[in-house]
Amino acid sequence: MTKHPDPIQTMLVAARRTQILDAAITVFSEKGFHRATIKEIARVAGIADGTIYTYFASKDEVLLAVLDRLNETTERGQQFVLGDEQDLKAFFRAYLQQRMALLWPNAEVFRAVLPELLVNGELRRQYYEQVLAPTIAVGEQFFQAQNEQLQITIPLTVRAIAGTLLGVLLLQLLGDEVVASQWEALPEVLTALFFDKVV
Amino acid sequence: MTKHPDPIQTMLVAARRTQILDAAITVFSEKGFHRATIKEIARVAGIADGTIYTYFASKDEVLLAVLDRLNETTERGQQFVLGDEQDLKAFFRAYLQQRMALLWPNAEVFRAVLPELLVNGELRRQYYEQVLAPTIAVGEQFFQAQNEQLQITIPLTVRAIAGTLLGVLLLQLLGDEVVASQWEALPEVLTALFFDKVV
Amino acid sequence: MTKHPDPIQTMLVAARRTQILDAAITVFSEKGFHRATIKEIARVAGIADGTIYTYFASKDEVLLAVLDRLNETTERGQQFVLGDEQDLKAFFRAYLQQRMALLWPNAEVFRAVLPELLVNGELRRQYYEQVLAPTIAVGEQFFQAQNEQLQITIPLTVRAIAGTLLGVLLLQLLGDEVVASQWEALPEVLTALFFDKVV
Amino acid sequence: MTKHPDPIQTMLVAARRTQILDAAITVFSEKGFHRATIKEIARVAGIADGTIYTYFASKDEVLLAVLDRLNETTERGQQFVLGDEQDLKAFFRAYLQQRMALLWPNAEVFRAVLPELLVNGELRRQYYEQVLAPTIAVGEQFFQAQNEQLQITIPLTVRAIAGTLLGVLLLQLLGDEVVASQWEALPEVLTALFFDKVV
DNA sequence: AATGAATGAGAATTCATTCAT
DNA sequence: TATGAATGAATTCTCATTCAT
Repeated sequence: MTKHPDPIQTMLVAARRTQILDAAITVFSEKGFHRATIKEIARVAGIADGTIYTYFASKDEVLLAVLDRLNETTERGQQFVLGDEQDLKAFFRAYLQQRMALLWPNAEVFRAVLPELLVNGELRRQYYEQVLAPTIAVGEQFFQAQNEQLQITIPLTVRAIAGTLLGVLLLQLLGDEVVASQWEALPEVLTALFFDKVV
Repeated sequence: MTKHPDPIQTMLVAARRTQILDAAITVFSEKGFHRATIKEIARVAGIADGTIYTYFASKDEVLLAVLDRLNETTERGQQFVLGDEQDLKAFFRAYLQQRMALLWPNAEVFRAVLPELLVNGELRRQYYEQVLAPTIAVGEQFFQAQNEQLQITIPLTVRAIAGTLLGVLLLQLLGDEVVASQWEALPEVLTALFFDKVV
Repeated sequence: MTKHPDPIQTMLVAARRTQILDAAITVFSEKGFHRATIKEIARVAGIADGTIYTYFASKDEVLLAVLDRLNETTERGQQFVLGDEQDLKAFFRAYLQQRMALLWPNAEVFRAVLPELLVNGELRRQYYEQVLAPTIAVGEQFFQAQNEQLQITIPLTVRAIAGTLLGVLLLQLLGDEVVASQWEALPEVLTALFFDKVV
Repeated sequence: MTKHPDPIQTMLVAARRTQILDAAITVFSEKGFHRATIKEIARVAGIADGTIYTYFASKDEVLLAVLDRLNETTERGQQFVLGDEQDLKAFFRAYLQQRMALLWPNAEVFRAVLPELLVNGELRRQYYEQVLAPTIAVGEQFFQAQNEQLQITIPLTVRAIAGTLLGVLLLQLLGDEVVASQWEALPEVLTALFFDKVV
């Protein structure tokens, strides 16, 4: 009858949820949301089918929780602090490095949710508002501070850059091995691409 | 008993296939491949469920045919010919304009197949080899002709640019309205981003 | 508007029915009644699906017509006439020879209808009355004429002999190669089995 | 998490399988394999459709399990031991009695599988090898021991006798009421038929 | 009469979810 | 809480039958 939040209980619940979400991400990214079955997620998590329903109301809720994890990671990444980089180029490179380092370990989570994201309006709205919009806003503020003139193109420019990050991740997910093998060189290349002349 | 290809017959078959594929793209983009049912595709196409199986062996084959349509469109786009643009920048802008004009009407087709692409290895391989790899190869040749020095970064640079195209398309699919409303301005913005200094 | 039976017309119809039934027997015995499709029967017959329905009201009717053919063949066989065999044993051998020679070419027809016969009451009744009962009746009359004493066992004895014929056919259909390869020796062996002492 | 075979669990599983197989045999014999639906088997078994798939991978597997049951019964019958019958005729009568007593309760199982047996190569091979071939082999050994001279006809003679058993069963399945009502008299009649002179 | 595309009822199978133990 | 057997709605696919040409 105790309604007081028992700290040990809370931790156990969190641990179980993590265990289930890890399994879900694995299975979702291998098979996609629909081909993934509760049975297999349970198997990978080492628990019984029914147990998942003690922690999540439905399969959809599991997906939402995976998305939440992606959001949380991104939010943590949002707290980007400028080091003592001297110039804009150096700053940009550092920013890219951090963002892409964040993207890499989340690639499979991304693969797990993207399909549903593209197709499920509610999920898409949630992802856009919680992950993309803030990222883009940060970028817009940044450019606005730097550049007072070309304000009209700033929104598109920021989206182009954000798009590039999404795009190279997508290329990797689609099987491009150059991107996969040289992921760490990308910040440098992108910085050069954006800040130096192409030719 | 005639086995000779009857031209009228061939056209009727092509028309029916088109009718079914149009419906499939609509439903796939709205609901995703798995939530889309043959019943609904048939309803949208205005035919009976079973009729789809006269033209496609399975639901998977319908998806493959949708992907093929994407491929064909891309191939047509591959036959890009330089006008009399004076400099590289102008050429690049023209190239982007053409590519993005191609991407726009295919956005929904892309939304329809991308989810499965991420998750279905065979489909992914086919898409990568037939669509992405040629596009990237064209870009690499182009840069190689222009620039003999920075060869090591060329592959990544080309992928960054290709990724940017994919990325902005993805942003639009994820609900970004700035990209959607200013799609036509993107070639100019991207050209500026890549060829002029950012700031 | 002519209702007069046109003899040429009648022959054409009969020829088409034969063509279809031949195809049906082939496909039924290969795949069984249910796995056989009208499409395949039509293909084997070299006509279009729909055409079958000009000659038969339904797939069931095709099966009934196959059964009819079996019946007709049997009836023809019923008109067994005693040659000038001297003794009972010789007569019996001759009878078996004739019956089994009849059974052999009909084995596939038998394979085609037996499954449905076992399971479809109406079909079974029809087959029993038109084929089995007369055959058994002939046997009973024969034995009655020979043997006045053991009347009680005659019905069972006749059925045992009829059963033996059915049974060896079934063995062959079930893949027994000895029966298949020595089919023609069976009348002799059976006569010996029934008329001589086993050991 | 225990993978040790839990005896209670094992029994429950066996009971459910039996329950499903009993229902399957009933429905198969009534309607034949193809007209029988999983829905109806489930209804007869008093469970939900889906439950069948917890115990059998497919409808085909259900049929195979029915066949297995037939095999097991037959194998048990194979362990025929001679009592103290004095002569061959008495032995043969006892053998027939035992075989036919075995056949009778399995008649419906036989009706359930025979149609598919005739038409499904793999099933047929399995049945022939596991049921018929051993039975025939036993018979051949038996005759060989008795009779050294007429070896050439032994294989056919044994098949004729085996065929007689199959054949009278088939007659019964095809609706013959004399065989059905006097089943128990058959061993005596057959023994007389084979060991005494017909007339 | 012949054709074969179109139809849609019906079947096997899957799997999220429930619930008795 | 954990379990996993049971459930049955939903889905893909098949195919006998129809009918416009």
